[in-house]
Amino acid sequence: MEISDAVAALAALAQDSRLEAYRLLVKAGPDGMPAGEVASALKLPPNTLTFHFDRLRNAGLITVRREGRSMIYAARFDTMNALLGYLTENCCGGAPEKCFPARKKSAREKADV
Amino acid sequence: MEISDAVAALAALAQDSRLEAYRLLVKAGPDGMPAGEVASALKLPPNTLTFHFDRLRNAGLITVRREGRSMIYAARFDTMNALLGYLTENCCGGAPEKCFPARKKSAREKADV
DNA sequence: TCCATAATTCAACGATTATCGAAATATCGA
DNA sequence: TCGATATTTCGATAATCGTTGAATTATGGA
Repeated sequence: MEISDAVAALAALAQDSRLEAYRLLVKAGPDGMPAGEVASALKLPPNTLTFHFDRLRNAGLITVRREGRSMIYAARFDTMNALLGYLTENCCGGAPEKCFPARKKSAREKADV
Repeated sequence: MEISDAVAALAALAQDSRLEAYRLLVKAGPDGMPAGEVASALKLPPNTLTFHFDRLRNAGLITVRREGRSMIYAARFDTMNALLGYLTENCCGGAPEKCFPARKKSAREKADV
């Protein structure tokens, strides 16, 4: 993943409604869920949601397919993977130990920081 | 890490100059490096860089200290850690296997996608 | 064919962002 | 104290962003 792709993905996720929408799609799994369901779950007007989906899609984070009258959106796990890979590699500058061991302590994070 | 903190961190990293500045600080390690060095490395005017550093700092991703005439900026690894934790937890919806095993194949990622 | 449903496109808007020049502040050394 | 260096603050500007109402497109069923 190039820096420009990383910036695009980060920007796509860097907004409340979009991050929530993305999380919903992740929960929904590979089969995804219809736009309307996301809209009602997040209480967003459909056109606003379309705008956000467009951004996620341009960043390669989700896909769409039509199914009858519904548009089914689904998370692209490979892209999130690549983003995580980019961040860990570039966050740790050749020393992944700096970032990763700490990842295991998620339960007691607050206590340590 | 709360969703609002995640959005703040993502937004702070979602910009070319800032992501590059952050990567430089990561490379520099815990001792950090002076603003001027970052400015000349990225060819950014000092006031522009201050603007970007402010955003990274507000998101908790970097720290500053004065050392003589210089301001030394340093990456906060704990925050990047928390962000990675948030993304992996919320990207995988209770099934981290979906995201993590793939992380090991970084060399042949392009071939698979 | 006509209607209802699902979603997108379009145009407009206020808010935020990134950038820059100019001026101000802080520190050091002479 | 004065001048040079390092950085920040301030004000302005163009560009992008998030949101909305209204109109449009696509599909399925009666």
